[in-house]
Amino acid sequence: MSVATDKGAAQVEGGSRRQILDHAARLLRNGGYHQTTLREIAEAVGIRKASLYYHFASKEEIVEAVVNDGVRFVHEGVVAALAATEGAAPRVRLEAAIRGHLAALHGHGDYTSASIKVFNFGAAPAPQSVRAVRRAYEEVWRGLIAELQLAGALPAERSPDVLRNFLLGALNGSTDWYRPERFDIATLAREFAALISPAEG
Amino acid sequence: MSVATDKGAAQVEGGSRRQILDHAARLLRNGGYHQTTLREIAEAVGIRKASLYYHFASKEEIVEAVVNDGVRFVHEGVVAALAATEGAAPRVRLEAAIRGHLAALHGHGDYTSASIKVFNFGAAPAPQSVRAVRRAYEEVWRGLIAELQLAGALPAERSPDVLRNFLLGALNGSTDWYRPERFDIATLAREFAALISPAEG
DNA sequence: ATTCACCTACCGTCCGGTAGGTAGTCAGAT
DNA sequence: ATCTGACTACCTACCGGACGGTAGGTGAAT
Repeated sequence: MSVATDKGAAQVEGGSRRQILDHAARLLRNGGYHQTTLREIAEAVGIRKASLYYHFASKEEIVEAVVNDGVRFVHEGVVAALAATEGAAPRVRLEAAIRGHLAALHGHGDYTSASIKVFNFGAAPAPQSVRAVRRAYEEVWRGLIAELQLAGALPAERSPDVLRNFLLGALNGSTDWYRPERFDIATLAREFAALISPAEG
Repeated sequence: MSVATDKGAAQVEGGSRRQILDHAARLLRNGGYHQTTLREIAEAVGIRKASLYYHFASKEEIVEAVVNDGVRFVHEGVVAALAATEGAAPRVRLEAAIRGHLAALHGHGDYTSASIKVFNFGAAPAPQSVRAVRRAYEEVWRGLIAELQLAGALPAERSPDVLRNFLLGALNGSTDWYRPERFDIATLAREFAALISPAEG
């Protein structure tokens, strides 16, 4: 997007705030918090670094926006998948939730991957809003797992916490190795669902 | 400072080098590549930053040593666990490998956690030696999974690559949530092993 | 006399953030 | 019809400090 190689008259189109977040997400995705600099972001957008401070108060505020958007994307994807399979067989719902998570993670791209990559913010723990948004998403899985254990579709003897962390760890880990040219998301979701042990008995 | 300057017998492999790596591992574990600085490492060891360059040629060389040691720790732990269960039932061997991985990851601490946290080195891809050491460890799991699929202890219809990545993702993800006061490693390993689907049919 | 293991002092570069200026837009008063 | 003042969305120029890395020196042990 080298719109303007000409200083002075460099006028880029509007929607800057979203544009800043888009580029920040892409850079955070494969750089993390500390490697991604405001200068990089500004250069990608096509403005000067100081201009970022017209739209955001700090680096942390930019990262926070990206990360929260990312988690919300996944959250909404999974909630929609569950709503669409209400009343269906338990294992169908499990696979749908997995597919929803993976689709948001890989299809919807940079925001979601960035939100996984940027676990901890530079210094102290993640901002309050980030923890709240994450916990809200966890709650969806907590509910689903309880439902499936009750329905006998997941081993009821297993700790729900370990089960949830195990599954989300495996799903999120896919950002490190998944390449869409080998499997599509639906296939990957089916593989994953098949690897989770059903109820014992 | 200058804690124990008592000169042991002619010790060529200095204590300092190991000491530097110990502190570097701890800092890398909860900071990653970019947040961890040479000044931090030097201060933790109790020397000046420039003195690090007597032992190592660069920051990257320090990180490389930590990461490779970490992967080797896990590698050896799993190989030992598999050797100790040679001839045992397939699912017993699976649980033993998982326990070996988790034990190295959490028991043996900083090096192994750091090697997971520091996926990508600052700029360009990880050094060749790191990739080689990682691939060597992957090979252990590739072999085990093939063995277990053949023995009917894991679903043979599933892609071995997806299976391996799924499992290692879940195992490594535990560094983000596991707290030893809730479960011990053996219990966690049993939980994990129980969550992996046995063969279908 | 040399080597070892460290030191002080400094380099250029980049970091996040701040100060203050400037064209363009537009509402409303003159 | 024009002037005014607020507002928008950027800009240039700069700050103190931290970064990885280098140059060259020092005292103790060999």
